[in-house]
Amino acid sequence: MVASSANRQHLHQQLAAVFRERGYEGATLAQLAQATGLSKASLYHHFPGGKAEMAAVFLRDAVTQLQQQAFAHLQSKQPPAVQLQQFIDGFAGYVAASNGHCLVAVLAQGSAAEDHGAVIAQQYRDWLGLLAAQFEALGHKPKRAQRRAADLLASLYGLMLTARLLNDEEHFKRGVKRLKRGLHAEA
Amino acid sequence: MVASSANRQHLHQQLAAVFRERGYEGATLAQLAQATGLSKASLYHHFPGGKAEMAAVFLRDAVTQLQQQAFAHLQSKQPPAVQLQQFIDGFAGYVAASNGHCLVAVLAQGSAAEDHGAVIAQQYRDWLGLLAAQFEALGHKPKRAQRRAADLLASLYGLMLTARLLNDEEHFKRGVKRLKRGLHAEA
DNA sequence: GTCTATATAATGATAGAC
DNA sequence: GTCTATCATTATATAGAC
Repeated sequence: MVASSANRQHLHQQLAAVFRERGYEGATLAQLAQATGLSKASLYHHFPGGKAEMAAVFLRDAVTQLQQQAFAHLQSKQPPAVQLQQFIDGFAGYVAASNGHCLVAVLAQGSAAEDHGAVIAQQYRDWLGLLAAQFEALGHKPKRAQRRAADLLASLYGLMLTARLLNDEEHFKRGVKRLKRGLHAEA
Repeated sequence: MVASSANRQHLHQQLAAVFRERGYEGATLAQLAQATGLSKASLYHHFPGGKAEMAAVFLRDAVTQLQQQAFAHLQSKQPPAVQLQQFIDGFAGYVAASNGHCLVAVLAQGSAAEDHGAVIAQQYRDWLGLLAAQFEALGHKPKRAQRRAADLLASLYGLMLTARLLNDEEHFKRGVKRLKRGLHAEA
C-alpha cells in the first residue's frame, strides 16, 4: 500500500525528531507517544523492541537519507567540483530538515554509543573515503585528499554544533555558504 | 582549607565526567554516586538541588576552565599569531582533559538546553568576539575576522564531534595540528 | 559528611479488550 | 491497530541515625 508506507514514513519522522532533539535517554516513551498522538502501547505494536528498536531503525533511516541526499552525489557523473557542491547542499538539506541535528551524531553519544558506535564509525569511515576520492579527482594526493575530506566533514558537523550553541540556525547556513565558496574558489 | 578545596574539585571532576559522557538525562544519580564512591544521599548533601544544581555548577566550572585554559590567551600581551596558537592548544587541552567532550556543548542539547541555552549562547558570542578581535589584529577586516572566528571554533568543535563518530581521539589531535599549521602559514 | 532506609514519581514495558 | 489499565523497575529525592 502506498498510503500505509507513507504513514509509516510519517510515523518514523515524528519519532526520529524526538530522538534528535532530546537524545536517546532524553526521549521518553511519554514524549514519543505525545509526538505521534498514539498511546505507548501502540508504539510497542509498531516497535516491539521498544526504544532500542526505534533507535536502531531510525539510525538506519538517517544513514539512508544522508547517503541518498548527500553522499550519493559523490558517485554521480558530474565533475568533482560539482559533486562536492551538490554533496554540501545535500548535507545541509538533511540538517535543515532535521532541525539542525544529525541523528547519527546524536546516537554516537551516551549509552546509545555502546549499541551503535561500531556501526557509526564504520559508516563514517566509508563516507570519509567517498569524500576523499573526490578530492583526489580534484587533483590532490591521497594523503592530502583524506585530510581535506576530514576537515570538510568536521566543518559541516562543527557548524551544526556551534549553530546550536548560538541557538541560531542561520549560523549554520552562513558557514555552509562559505564552505561552498571556498571550494569553488580553489577548483 | 586547601585539602577540602582540592577534595571538592576532585568531586566536581568525577561528577562532571559522568555528565559529559552520558549527557544530562543519561547521567543518573546511581551512576553519579558510583563514580564518586559516595551514596546518593551524600550527593544531595553537596548539591541540595540535585542534578539540576550539579549541571549548573559544572557548566560554570567548564566555562571557567575554557576561559582560563583557552580564551584567556587571546587577551595576553603576545602577538596575535602566538595568541591564536596558544588558544588552540588550550582548547585542545581542555577537550583532551575532558575525554573528547565539552560540557558546554553537552548541556546545549536536550532538556538541559531549556535551562542553560541562553547563558551558553551569550558566552559563546563573547568568545566569538574575543577570537574575532585577534583575527582583526592579524590584519583582517571586521566582517572577515568574524567569519574566521566562527570557522575556527566550528572546526574545533567539529573535529571533536567527528572524532567521536570515528571513536578515534587521534582524529581530533591530527585536525588540531592542521588548524595550527594553517594559521601559522598565513600569519 | 556519610550512611541505610524509604517515599514518591516517572519510566519502560505488557495484558487484554475492542 | 489502537486503546485503558496495569506491572515491574528505575529515577529523583528525603528522613533520620551515626
